[in-house]
Amino acid sequence: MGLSKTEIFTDQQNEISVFAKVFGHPARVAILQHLFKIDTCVCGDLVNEIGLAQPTISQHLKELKHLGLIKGTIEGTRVCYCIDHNNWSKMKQLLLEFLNQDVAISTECC
Amino acid sequence: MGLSKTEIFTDQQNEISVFAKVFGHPARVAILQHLFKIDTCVCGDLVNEIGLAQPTISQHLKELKHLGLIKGTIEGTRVCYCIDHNNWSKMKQLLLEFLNQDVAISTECC
DNA sequence: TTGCTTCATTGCAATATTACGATGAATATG
DNA sequence: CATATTCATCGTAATATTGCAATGAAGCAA
Repeated sequence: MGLSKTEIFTDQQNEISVFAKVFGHPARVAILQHLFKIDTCVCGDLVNEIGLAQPTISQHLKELKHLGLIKGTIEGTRVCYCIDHNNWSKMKQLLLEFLNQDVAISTECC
Repeated sequence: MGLSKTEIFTDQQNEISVFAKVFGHPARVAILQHLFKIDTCVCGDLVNEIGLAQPTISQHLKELKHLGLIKGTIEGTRVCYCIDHNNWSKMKQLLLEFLNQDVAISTECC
């Protein structure tokens, strides 16, 4: 039905999947990488940087902002976006725990 | 149009998003966590463990297998699944690089 | 005020994802 | 052989995602 049955999973599992899903599109990966690379706010030139139409970029930014990974500040007619370092760290902690599950593994079977 | 424009992004960005997307569903997160927790092959009881119908589980397993994160071995009428540690490590390296972008950041702006 | 720039929102079309019943393939058991 | 078990695949319905043209809102400049 196109609808995930989130109620049968743990909060942690749902949280991991929500963050992972936002990284599940190359445009959002590219936006975040650009924000980190510039190492400061990005004011306006994201549409030229990524090769998608302005409404599309705006929509991706909205999703990133909704999860708290970036924050936008209005500056005249422009909006400046940058990474929310605090929330990025929290998300990173959650995903690192998931990705590092394999360190506890002892046996090999297959 | 529901179709990602992968051609305008780098191979690395597309790869990151492909792996992230597979973690973008709590059922697949739960399956992987269970495989790690059991620390050996899982033969058959995944449908009982996760609360979804058998065809649905089968479909999620197929996606995980397609990306190489798990491997399945036929054992009689059962199929035993386990983590592909080698590919998991490669995937982890790719995502860690992405998640750890923030360590290089010096300035704060917003 | 008029026009320009920048970004958000709306509306829509195309495609993808999720979930499951029904069915099929393969093996084991009696 | 007949039956049961286990898992994959097919088909389908419901919902989500992606992308963009059109439009709206807000500030700036002349």
